Amino acid sequence: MTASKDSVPRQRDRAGTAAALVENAKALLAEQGFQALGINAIARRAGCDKQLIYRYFGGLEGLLDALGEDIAADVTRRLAPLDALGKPQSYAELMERLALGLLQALRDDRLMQRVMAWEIAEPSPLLTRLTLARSKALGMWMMQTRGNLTPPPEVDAPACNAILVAAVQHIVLAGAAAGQFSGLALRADDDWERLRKALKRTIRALYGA
Amino acid sequence: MTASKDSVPRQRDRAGTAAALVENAKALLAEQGFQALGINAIARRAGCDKQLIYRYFGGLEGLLDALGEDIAADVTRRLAPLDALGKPQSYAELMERLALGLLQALRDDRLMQRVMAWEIAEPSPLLTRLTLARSKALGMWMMQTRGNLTPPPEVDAPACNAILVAAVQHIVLAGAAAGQFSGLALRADDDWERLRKALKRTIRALYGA
DNA sequence: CTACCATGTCACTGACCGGTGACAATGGGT
DNA sequence: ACCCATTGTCACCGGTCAGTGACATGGTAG
Repeated sequence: MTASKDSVPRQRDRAGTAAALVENAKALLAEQGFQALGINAIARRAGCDKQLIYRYFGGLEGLLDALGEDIAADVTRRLAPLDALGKPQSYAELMERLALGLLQALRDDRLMQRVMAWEIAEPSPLLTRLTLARSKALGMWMMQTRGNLTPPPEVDAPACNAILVAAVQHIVLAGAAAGQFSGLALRADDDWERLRKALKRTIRALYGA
Repeated sequence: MTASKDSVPRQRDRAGTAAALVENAKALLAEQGFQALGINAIARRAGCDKQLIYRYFGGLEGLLDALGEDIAADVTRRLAPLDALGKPQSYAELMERLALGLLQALRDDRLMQRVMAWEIAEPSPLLTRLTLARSKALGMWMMQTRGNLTPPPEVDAPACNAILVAAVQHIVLAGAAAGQFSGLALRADDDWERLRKALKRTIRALYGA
């Protein structure tokens, strides 16, 4: 019952080995969570000696830094599909896309779920940096996509958006962990559809049709 | 640099020892999180031998069961202050009380934060049971307090409420972990006040004034 | 060919973990 | 006074962890 390895045997290829270590760390995190992310486990999975982690990354911390950059790059890549729909016509539509897009992207991304769970369970400077990078990427996307759309002046949009994003994140995490949240089943697709509808309604109620 | 102990030396007092074990497990969880909740650590903190955990609870699992009941009792106790304000006059007011009350209660309750982080990071039958108990307690409070207030028929209240509760929970957890969320600082009280306002607005927008 | 350095492997340490069996102390019932 | 179950303590086991020093291997520059 050993996890499958992502990397083929390399030979005297430092860059390749280092990349394999990062790759396997990533996979291990996605599959088993941050608890399993130890020096021994990563080296074992990558099929090389843990000594190399110390040599090439200066220890687990260094490897996690590299992993962090890798993940940060994933975030912006994940946001790209949202632009395929063209420019939104209203602030409400903008937020609707963001919220629903985030919901879908997060649901599909076990790795990101693990990272977010990690951030919550065991804060650390590295993790906090990752969170920062994520919300920054979200902010950038907002700025670019928003154009000159503005929310109604009487609402505190950053705060309201934080509520929306937090709800999406928490529900996805709780759903992945327990298959339900607050009495809502979150297994079949139509459970999620109900949620999407509620999200839309909330956004419309906040920002107008 | 050892954690302070909650319990004084006991002598041949099985019930007292067992209670001290539960109590110290609780404190340990609140202070250091679920990662630190091991047989050795609990026994050390309680000032007795780990063997007693096996004898009295059949192992860590059994102790955690007892801990779970303890925590479940806390939940309903935490909900009580919400009733001090008398009956709400509208469904919106009901949900406003629930959301803001939950926000405050969670912010003040490190233990509950730890439990929720645990649930998300490392799902297990016990933890899922705890979650169930919590949402059940919330539901009971709702039923009792609601009276015959009803949400507007066109909104999916359970789904919308799930969004509200999820947002509250996630923001509290993220705030405790990183001191901010989605670009909002969550340190000083006025940061939180902004959030409360946004929550109120969202609820009013959903359920009417 | 040789010497050297980068790469990779191995064996070991010390610490901590959960778990278990044997033993010591206490106090109540007879 | 004695017995004995209950309560509590201790020492030890096997396993895993992070971390380190020594060693094998292979490519390459001289």
